[in-house]
Amino acid sequence: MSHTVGIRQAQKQKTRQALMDAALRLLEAQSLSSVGLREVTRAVGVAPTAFYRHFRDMADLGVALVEESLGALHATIGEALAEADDAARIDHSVAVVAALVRTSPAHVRFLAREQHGGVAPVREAIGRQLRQFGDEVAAAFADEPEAAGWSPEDLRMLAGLYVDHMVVTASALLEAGPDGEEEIAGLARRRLRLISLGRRHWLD
Amino acid sequence: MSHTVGIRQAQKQKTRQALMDAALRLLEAQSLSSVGLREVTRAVGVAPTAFYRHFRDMADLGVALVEESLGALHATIGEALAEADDAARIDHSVAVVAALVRTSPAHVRFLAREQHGGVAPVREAIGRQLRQFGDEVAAAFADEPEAAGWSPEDLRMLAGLYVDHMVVTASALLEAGPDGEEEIAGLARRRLRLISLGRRHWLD
DNA sequence: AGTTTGAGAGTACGACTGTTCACTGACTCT
DNA sequence: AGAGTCAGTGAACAGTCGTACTCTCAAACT
Repeated sequence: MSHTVGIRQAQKQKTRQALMDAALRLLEAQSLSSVGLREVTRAVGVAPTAFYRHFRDMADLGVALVEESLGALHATIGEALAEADDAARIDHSVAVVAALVRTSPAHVRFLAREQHGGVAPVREAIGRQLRQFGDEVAAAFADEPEAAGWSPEDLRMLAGLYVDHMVVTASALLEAGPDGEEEIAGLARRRLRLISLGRRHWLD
Repeated sequence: MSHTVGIRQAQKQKTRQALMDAALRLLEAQSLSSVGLREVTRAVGVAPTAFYRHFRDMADLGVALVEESLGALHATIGEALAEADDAARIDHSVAVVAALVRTSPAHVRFLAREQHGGVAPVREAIGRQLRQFGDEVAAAFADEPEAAGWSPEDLRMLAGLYVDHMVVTASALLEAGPDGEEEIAGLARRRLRLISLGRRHWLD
């Protein structure tokens, strides 16, 4: 039954991706709620009505963009968190974020912009993903010897602090551009080190 | 020469404020780049062309909203930072932010939404204000005995961490609504305490 | 081979947008 | 008292927008 991918389905996937790519490019200068369906199809070179074959509306496309942007990141973050000592984990985490901003700045800009943007379903999709990141970080922390004596709530508090800080760092890297990357990354590492210091003395 | 306020100018100020208020209300459900000039004037009950007597375009109105939202906050924050011991300062700061969110949630929502929004002048206006808050916090820290041995860069790093955390807290309070206020506030206090702990051991 | 399916094209619709221009008429200054 | 200013009006402009239709024709099925 393993029928070939299907020329038909492959073509459909291709234009669907083209719509998402075009939207992402338009979203560098505007926010989702002001990008029109027609604008996107025009950029792709497709009739406006073709849009409906792939997405219900622009909000639907936005949610798909969220999955594309953050879906693949869980594994990468997991790697960074598996790092043995604290210093290495900080360096690795910041490097992951910096690499993400470097290789796909448009995705990061989209996320920063729509995290509190005007389109509720997209906002919720991003919030869900970030909360999941928080849970993963908390789980990673819980497996460490330093976590002994910590309440689950405090672990979640710490994990949230890490995640929020990473989001702030990502958008700061974006604003600074490639030239300012090392400065922002250095700042982020110092902040994480300070937080890590606070963690070590939490139970005093 | 102290001529009366001027019925004329007073009336103008009044409709200008009405435009800003109407825009703010519309901005609870959309983002600035998708709110139209006509939409705002319609909400006020004024001809579309009257808008131009007060603002060049919606971006201009947005910048005015930023000043209105954050301009008056500097004094209030200064008070909180003048608090003697660390615990009191944390409590006071969080209380200030919580009060801001409680009394003018629409302003806070606007700021959170447009901080990374699609309208450049507004984004820059917010960034400028937040950077100024960072400078003020850093200056307050520098006056304390605990700041001995700290480099100016590290002080600014710490101040930025405080400010960024406050912004995150404000938008979390907004999302949670009045019922979740105490939970979020408690979380924010614990995070600030952890950061404060890191600060104390920074020079080890 | 013949039938069905479905991605995309094309047209048309009413509603809405920002901006222009000439205008009115109440307030302000001399 | 008379002239000037200027906040707000109202009509008209050329666009854009989302969506509802019908239609085509190549791929996928039987």
